[in-house]
Amino acid sequence: MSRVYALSDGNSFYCSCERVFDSRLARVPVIVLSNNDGCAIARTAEAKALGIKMGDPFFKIRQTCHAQGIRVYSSNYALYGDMSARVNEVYQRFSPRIEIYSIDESFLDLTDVRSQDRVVLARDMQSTVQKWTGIPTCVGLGSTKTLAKLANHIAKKVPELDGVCDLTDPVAYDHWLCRIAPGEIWGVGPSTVRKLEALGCDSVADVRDLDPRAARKGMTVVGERLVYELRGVACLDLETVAATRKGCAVTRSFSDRVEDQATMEQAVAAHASRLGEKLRREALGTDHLTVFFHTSEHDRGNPQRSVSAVVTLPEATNDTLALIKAATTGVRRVWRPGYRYSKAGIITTDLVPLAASQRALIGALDRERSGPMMEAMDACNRRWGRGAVVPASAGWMKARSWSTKFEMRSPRYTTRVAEVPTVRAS
DNA sequence: TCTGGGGTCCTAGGACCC
DNA sequence: TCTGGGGTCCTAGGACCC
Repeated sequence: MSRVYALSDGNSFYCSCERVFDSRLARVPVIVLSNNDGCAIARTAEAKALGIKMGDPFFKIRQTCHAQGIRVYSSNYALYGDMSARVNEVYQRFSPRIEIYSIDESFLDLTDVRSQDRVVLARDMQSTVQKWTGIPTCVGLGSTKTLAKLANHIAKKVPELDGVCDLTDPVAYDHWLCRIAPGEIWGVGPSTVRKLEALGCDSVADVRDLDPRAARKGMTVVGERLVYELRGVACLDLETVAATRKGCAVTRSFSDRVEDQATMEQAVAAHASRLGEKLRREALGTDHLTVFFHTSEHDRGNPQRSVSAVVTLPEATNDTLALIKAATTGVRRVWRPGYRYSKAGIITTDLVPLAASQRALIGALDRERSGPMMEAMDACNRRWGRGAVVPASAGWMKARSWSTKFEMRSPRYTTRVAEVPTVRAS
């Protein structure tokens, strides 16, 4: 039996989260910046209309923002993550089968909803999310995930649809597929667009009508799946249980360039500390990690350098102290002075569930002590905020000349008691 | 002239996503 | 002065094996 999927996503999600807690932001242009206040990563319709593009570096648009009265915010991930969870709680009431695809997008299985009720349900969901969380959404319906995603794109682009597009309706399906460019298909990037153009595809309908074998030949199995998905033959299942992650990375650009080894070690130690937190939250561990750092391509005229070091740990672990030790070892191994480093990070792959990891013959004693200590540290940081308790090797918070900039961050309205909004009635 | 023929595993790199 | 930070999947090709 053929299935029906909905893809619901929050409009300009990060900006909408900011608007929920500040009514003055309604109907004015708002943008949210990436880490380090680097580029624009979320824009309201008003900001888009003023020409702000996705990924625009902030230093280039600062003047425009000021002149046009665009409200600018640093990323507030604590807020967005919490709002995302609230939105998903609402979705749960509309379908028992949900895949949380990203912070602002979820797939819902609506196969059991009668065809004449689907759009009604989608609109009900839209208005319920709006009412209960304050977040505006768009919903796309389709018989495969790729079609639901495409429908969602159409729902966003065509104002007359009022935020809901149903491609399970044969009339709409025929109407829209020949009016949308191939580049809008989920999984089709610039490189694939060029290949599709060479095959004579000007629209999504052309892609759908390709010979699947030809699609496979030019674009691997990914291209073949695309053709089938567009025809309504599902190749991608709903992933209702989040897969165990395979890798984990903590990487950051510095707010100021780093030129001395001690600072680099401190920065990398802080990344290692953060990595430990992330791994412990999912009971995963690693027995090797890659440390890297490099200069900036934008520093023209300065010597460039990009290095990495793989450090092996005696056994799989998520202990912050062990990770810091390994990370600093990596820095020492490849450090060379005389460069203006702009970014550093730690990457792990091949994560293992820690309970299943082999127990090393030595070090068991340390591990028995470190477990409770890490738990205590995590508990303190949950309660008093990240960085409340850090290993001395991760450095003083004050001295972090390398740390990330968030100069325009809004309060963590929903996750910090001290920052909960106050309402006055008079 | 002809120079075996499969397998598996691993890694690097490309492409794409949000 | 100032240009994000995560992820996933796929393939080709080398190393190695019998």
